[in-house]
Amino acid sequence: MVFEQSLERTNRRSPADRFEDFLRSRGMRNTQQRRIMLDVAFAQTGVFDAEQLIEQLPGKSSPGYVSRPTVYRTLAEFVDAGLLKKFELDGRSVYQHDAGSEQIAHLFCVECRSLVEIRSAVVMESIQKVAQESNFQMTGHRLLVRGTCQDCRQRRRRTKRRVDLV
Amino acid sequence: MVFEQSLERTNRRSPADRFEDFLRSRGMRNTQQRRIMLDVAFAQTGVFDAEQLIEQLPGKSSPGYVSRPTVYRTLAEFVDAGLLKKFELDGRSVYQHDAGSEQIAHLFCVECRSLVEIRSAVVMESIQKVAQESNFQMTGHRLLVRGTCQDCRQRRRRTKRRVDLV
DNA sequence: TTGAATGCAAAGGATTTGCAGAGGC
DNA sequence: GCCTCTGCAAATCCTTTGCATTCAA
Repeated sequence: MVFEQSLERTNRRSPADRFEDFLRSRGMRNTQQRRIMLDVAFAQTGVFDAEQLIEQLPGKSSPGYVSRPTVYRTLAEFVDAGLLKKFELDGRSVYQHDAGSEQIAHLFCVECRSLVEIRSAVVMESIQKVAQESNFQMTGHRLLVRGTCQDCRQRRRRTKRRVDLV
Repeated sequence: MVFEQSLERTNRRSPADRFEDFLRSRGMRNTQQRRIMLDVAFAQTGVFDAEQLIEQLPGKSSPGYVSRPTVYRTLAEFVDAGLLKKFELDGRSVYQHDAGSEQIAHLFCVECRSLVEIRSAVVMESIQKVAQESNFQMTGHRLLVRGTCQDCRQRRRRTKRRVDLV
């Protein structure tokens, strides 16, 4: 329930509005690059990294080009502004829209490398309980479940069958 | 219970014995560097990274010197052999002794950067349940709880008091 | 106008690779 | 002696930084 509360709290206003507030409050400027980055970052549906964003941004000699350092700098700003949350996967930094919670839980399929967010009150609560038992003041957590997703298991089954027939 | 089972299964024989088997089974050689690495890696108590190991290994001009590439190569072999498990923390790779379980859960203190392993049947079970509900075939998981440990909270309290008196 | 933001080039840190020589078996 | 392993150097990958220029306010 703590989770849903914070979800509502932060999602009332659009990312663009929230980012403008953030910029103003810090005396930072609303540049073309930041606006372009915001559009592309919030067109993402799931988890993404800097490289994926760059691929979707205008090329080096196109009008809306954003350089690599600026991409990284701006992603950090989005995180500071509470628009994105950042975490590590496979040794690189990945991002996803911040729904207002420090809780991050994913199912990671080792075959198709898909990453699906999960939200389970039971898991959250059990984690909070363990932290409490260790006298640990928890500010957030990150859970990554590795395995094989349903699609890949089914695909594998199909493939096997096909192979068996040959 | 799955957890305790696998713990017993793999801990019967010493790391050295298990690694020798691993090497033999692959036609690999039991070199001085591998033996030295094994000693140092298994003298570690908690989580460690390549750099920490290198600091504890003989220096560049000493007898038992192991080069950086060999350290990384050998760590990967330990992981393959099931002696160590590897995961990411703070953007770099860290290792710990593999107790035979794919389950990894830690409390990470953001102040003193300590990492304490936790083992909670309740958490494990709730995670397994969520995976099942998503039709996800789980092979392992990694849970990182961020926050402040008891020591750091107490230290902070003490520090504050002191400051207040001044 | 003026200081913040950008792009460039280059640095940085962690890890990996190609290759010639060293060393298990 | 053969073939694996090692150390060296250099490359790679991702990310950050210094600095001159550009541009938002």
